[in-house]
Amino acid sequence: MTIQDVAVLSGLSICTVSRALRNLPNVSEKAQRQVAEAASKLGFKASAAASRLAGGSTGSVAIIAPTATTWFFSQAVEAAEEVFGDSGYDTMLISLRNKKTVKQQVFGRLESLAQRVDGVLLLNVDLDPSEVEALEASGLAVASVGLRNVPWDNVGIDDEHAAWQATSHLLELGHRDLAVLTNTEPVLSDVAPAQPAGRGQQATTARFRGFSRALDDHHLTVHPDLVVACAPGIDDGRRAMTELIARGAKPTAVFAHCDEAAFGALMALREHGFSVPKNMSVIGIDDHPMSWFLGLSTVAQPVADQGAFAANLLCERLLNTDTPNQPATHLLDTKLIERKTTRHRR
Amino acid sequence: MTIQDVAVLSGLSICTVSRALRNLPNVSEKAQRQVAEAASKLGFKASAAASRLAGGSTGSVAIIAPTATTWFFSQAVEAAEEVFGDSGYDTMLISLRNKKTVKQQVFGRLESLAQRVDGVLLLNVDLDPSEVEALEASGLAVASVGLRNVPWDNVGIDDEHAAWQATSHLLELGHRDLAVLTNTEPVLSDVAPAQPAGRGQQATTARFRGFSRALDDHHLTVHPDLVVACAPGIDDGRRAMTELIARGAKPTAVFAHCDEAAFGALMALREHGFSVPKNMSVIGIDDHPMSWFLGLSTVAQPVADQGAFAANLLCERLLNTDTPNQPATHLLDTKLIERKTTRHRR
DNA sequence: CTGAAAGCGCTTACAG
DNA sequence: CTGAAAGCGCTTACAG
Repeated sequence: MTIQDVAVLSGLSICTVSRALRNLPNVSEKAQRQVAEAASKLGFKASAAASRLAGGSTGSVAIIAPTATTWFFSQAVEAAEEVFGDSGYDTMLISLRNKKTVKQQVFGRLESLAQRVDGVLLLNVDLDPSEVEALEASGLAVASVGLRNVPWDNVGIDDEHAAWQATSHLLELGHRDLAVLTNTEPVLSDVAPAQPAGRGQQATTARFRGFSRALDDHHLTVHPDLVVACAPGIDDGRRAMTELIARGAKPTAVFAHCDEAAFGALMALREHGFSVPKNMSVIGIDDHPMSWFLGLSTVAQPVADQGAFAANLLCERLLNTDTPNQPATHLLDTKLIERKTTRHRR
Repeated sequence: MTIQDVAVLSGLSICTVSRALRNLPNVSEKAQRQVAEAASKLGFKASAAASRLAGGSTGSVAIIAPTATTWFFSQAVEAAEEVFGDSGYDTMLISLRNKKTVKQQVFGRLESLAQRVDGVLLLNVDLDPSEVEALEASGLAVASVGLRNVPWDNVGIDDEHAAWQATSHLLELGHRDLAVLTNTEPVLSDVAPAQPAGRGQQATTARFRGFSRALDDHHLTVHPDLVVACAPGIDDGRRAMTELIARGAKPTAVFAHCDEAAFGALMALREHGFSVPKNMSVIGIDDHPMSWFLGLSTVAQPVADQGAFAANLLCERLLNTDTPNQPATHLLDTKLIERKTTRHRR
């Protein structure tokens, strides 16, 4: 069954049918009605392939994420996929598998991608300037989660504030010697890097800044011995905490830049005879589902909401490709959740 | 860039190029080489829309999963996506979001799906007979993970054996009073259900059978008071274990049908003053990444491998759509992993 | 407001 | 083994 069948049934040309079906202007109400009736009677749905080939839209969008396996990304992906599905778009999944080569491949062939999807949703994908440019040139509609200073709509959290909330909580409990498990490539000064930083670094910087600002609010300063770099993930959290202990550092509380790092820290502390929260308080950021289970105090960020919000923004863009957009960043609220790993300093 | 560009560069007609690109017969080696060279030089990739419209393939496949958010699925999805990507297919993600309505929508419009993808990879999607039939009729290539008795290639684990391994481990440690957290809709007899069961039930049945067979090997029988239904997930594991304790049941060990249920059980036990493994042993199935962290003994199943294997099977089908297939089920090995939650009975 | 015509980039018979 | 031609089902200028 083709558009021709609808044309015959409605007594109009396929051209008018095509217009009516897409709610384009210049179709009389009567024609509109006839077409709608005929189409629904036939259960007609335009061939995505033909539409696409003739210059219309592909009806699909791509989600690009550094990996699809972590809690954060799977959560955001599912939420976005739901929004896209409800808006009639198919969603194509592209996982960069944490590999630079894969990323280069994808961004090196953006025209090819643009041929297969109408838009792209970027989830925490570190972009260098040339990639931003390529994306702009591709003609693809773009929206993102967790980026900064990008020329399209973006959704995220206020990383600095989240870190500030976590740290302030520790300080309010009377802790004064705070250790921090900061993301790799720790930033010990506020001096702007020479090169514009990718998002990962920006979040790292922001979270560290939040930590340091909270200390500052209490007239305290960051002690270098209590700062340790730590990749996201349990393994490295454990390693980092172990290193901190080996240094002979004596904090009474530790702020981990993400929950998984905090899990690892918890493990290391247990292995070295510390009792949490009795003689060590621990807090993270995320509210990973396991955090509830482990009683980890943390600052929650709405992951699914970020994905859904950004997806909606992208859909809006897709509907109004002609009207120019004033790109904006939307920051969603984070929230302190006190559980069992933080306690008053004795 | 179109096939025309490749034709010009290689000095051949678009028709020959088209054939060469798809590795069809009747292309000289020389032509084959020239085309391959020109195509890679240009980074050419055929327009999915045009291919599709002209009667060829869409160049994409769909992964359908009950949800995309759990560890199991995100792991399998990423592994499959990698295989598809390497084989030149785009992967479309369809999450059923654990909703029947979404499932009905997807399976009710299979022709529409068939218009947009060449094949489908099913991940633990419970299918009723009419859906299996619809899939067969759609002309889509199909492969699956975790199904049974389906007319296409399938990859999974031997659920009965996995449960047997876990239970036998407990028995070898001297435990005699074993509780089981079996998946919902517990099966207390081996009588075959009147209706052909969906996959979920089949795995449930198989795991319960493995549990019961292990007991049988030791001349023990299942005690109804020690059987409790438990949905996958931490929350329900906790609820189920709490219920077991409330019953006054006195097992010395518990086998949970999956690791997340075991996590919940661990939590409930802790809340009720039990000490694991001192006065209670716990084991699960999966080897969830958190299991290592929590020291949970378990039976590991290779999740990414299952996804990748099934994806490869699907790609093979896609390459040989004309040759009939002898559908087979491939069972991957599971492995007992002893950690800290299981110990000799005192 | 409506329709005839060209064309999107491929694949598929059909000749050669 | 190779190529010219038709056609897949739509959309997009362009007339009317």
